[in-house]
Parts: sequence; structure tokens; C-alpha cells
Amino acid sequence: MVMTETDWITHTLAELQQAGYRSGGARTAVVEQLAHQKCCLTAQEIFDHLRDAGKTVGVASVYRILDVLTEMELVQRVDVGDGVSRFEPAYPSGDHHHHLICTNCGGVVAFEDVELERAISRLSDDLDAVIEGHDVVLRGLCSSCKPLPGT
Amino acid sequence: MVMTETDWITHTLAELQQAGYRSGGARTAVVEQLAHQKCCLTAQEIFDHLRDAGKTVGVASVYRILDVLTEMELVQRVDVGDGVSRFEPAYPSGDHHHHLICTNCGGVVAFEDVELERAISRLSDDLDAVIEGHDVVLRGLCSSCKPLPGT
DNA sequence: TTGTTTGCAAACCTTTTGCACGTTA
DNA sequence: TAACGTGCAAAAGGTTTGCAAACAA
Repeated sequence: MVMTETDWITHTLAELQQAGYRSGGARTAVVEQLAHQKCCLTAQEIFDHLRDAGKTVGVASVYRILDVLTEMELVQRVDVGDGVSRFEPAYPSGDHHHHLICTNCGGVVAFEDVELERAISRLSDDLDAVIEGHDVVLRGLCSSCKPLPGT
Repeated sequence: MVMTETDWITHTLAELQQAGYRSGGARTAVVEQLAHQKCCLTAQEIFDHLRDAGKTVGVASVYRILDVLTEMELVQRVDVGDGVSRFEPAYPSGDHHHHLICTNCGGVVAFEDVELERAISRLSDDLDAVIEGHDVVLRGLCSSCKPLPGT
């Protein structure tokens, strides 16, 4: 069963309410914005999009809201190493993915891989640790930027 | 064959010279500091250590030097997602490792895993991309912080 | 009414840049 | 001597905090 954008919005707002948060315009706006662009949004990007849409939301609010959402694991923070945090909806089941950052065009490509996940979960035994989460970031040339074969 | 700290210092300074860089006090100091603490040093930490050791090195120089070293792949930049870049010596052969960040004590544990590397290198085919590098960051409880079994 | 949410502006922190001076080859 | 390396201070991002006004329950 796949969770749609709308489902995620509903689910997220419900979780917030259940956790005792009151509903507020800024929070709803940020949640909706996140839902619409599934992958890797900068706080600044969210802020800009909201402003373009005519909603007056302070940057600070965006950060505060992202903080709450990340804390509650409703949103996943993605760090690709350029000093800016990105955020994307965390779907409760499945849909666990990682990112390839193109060193040429700067684009972000999402991917998922079962073998990779398997290798990581095996690690908790080897490391004698409790793994709560993980991030994998690949750097390289995306399919559009990679040289053609034979050239 | 294992490269020692001293080897790495020699190797790094030689590479710099070969690349046309002149020798300078700050650069040597940073290289030595990096060699002594193999894992994950913050620019600020390097700066502090050097200052404690009585060497007057500007923060800017530390950043500039780390930049050159990273560019030349003599140093590896490690980003664990807390908004601060860390740096560690990059040993030319083998010694490729990743990090577990303890969510309790903030400690950094290095580890390496063949399966993980294998899964990642397989990905370049699946993704139709040229993978140049990768980072894996695990978050969880390190062996000292994890709850005892049965409690 | 009471405490939360929010926008604004200022503060913060890490990193970068400008520039004059010291150093290396 | 000419160009590079360095330290200092200022600037430049991204993110956080303080606070008073707006708002939900």
C-alpha cells in the first residue's frame, strides 16, 4: 500500500495534533510544501516557495517547524555535505532511499537498494551498537553528465 | 603494507611540493596535527590544538589548507550532519572507513565493511552513473551507550 | 484566558574573502 | 625579486534565539 502526498499531509498533521501541538498556519503550509516536492528541500527553498505562493511565513518558523518534524521522524534531514540541510517527507513504511549528488550539475538523484540496506543492518551486530538510522551519499556523475561510452 | 603517521606526513608534504606548493609553517603544522589525530577533526579543533601547542596559525589558514588537502584527496572531508565539517587523513591504499555517530554521547566510531563497499560499487551499474565517492553515516548508540541486554 | 505559534530582527557560528606583511624559491 | 603563504579582521552565508503580537483551544 502506497501512501500518497495527501495521505502524508493528513498523517503528519494528525501526528502533530496527537503530540499536543496546536494547528497553525505556518506549520500546515510547510507540511504541504514538503509533501509537494518529495525530495531534498532546503529550508530556504521552502521559505521561497511559500513566499512565491503569497504566504507570509518567517524563515525562523520554517526552521522551527522542520526541527519538530525531524524530531518526530515525520521528516528526514538529508545532508549532502555542502553545508546546507535538506529535508524530505519520511514515509512511515518503505520508500527508504538515498541520494547521489552529481559533481557536475549539482543535481540530486534518489535511489534505493536492497543490498545496501542489508549490508547496513548486518553492521549493527558487527559493531556491537544499536543503529537507529543511516545516511548514504554518493558523489559522482549522474546519467546525464556521464561521458558517453567510447568517447 | 601499512602507512604510519610519519609516512603520511612525508607523503603529504611531498605531494604538496610536487603540485607546486611552497612549504609554509602553517601548512606543515596542520598536516602534522591531522596525522596525530587520525579521525574526524574539526577545523576549529585543529586551530585550538595548534594554539595550545603555542603555534600561531590563523583560522583562515586552517580552512585554506584543509581546502587544498581535500582537493588533492590527501584529506577526506567527513560530514556527519551537525553543520560542521570534519577532516581526516586519507590513506592512499585501503583504510577506507565510515562513521557511526553516537546519538547519546556524540562520539564518533569508525568502521569498515566489505559488504557495504561491495553493495555501493554495484550501484554504479544500476544507477547508470559514474560514482566517484561515497559517504556512509550511521546514527545510533555506540557499544558504551547501548543498554545492557536484558534490561 | 492561557499558553502556543509566529514574524521580525538581532545574534550566532562556521566558513570565506580582502588585504597587507612575511617568506619561499 | 616576484610570487606565494599567512594572520588578522571583516564579510558572508545558514541557522538559532529573543521577544512581542497574533492566535488556537
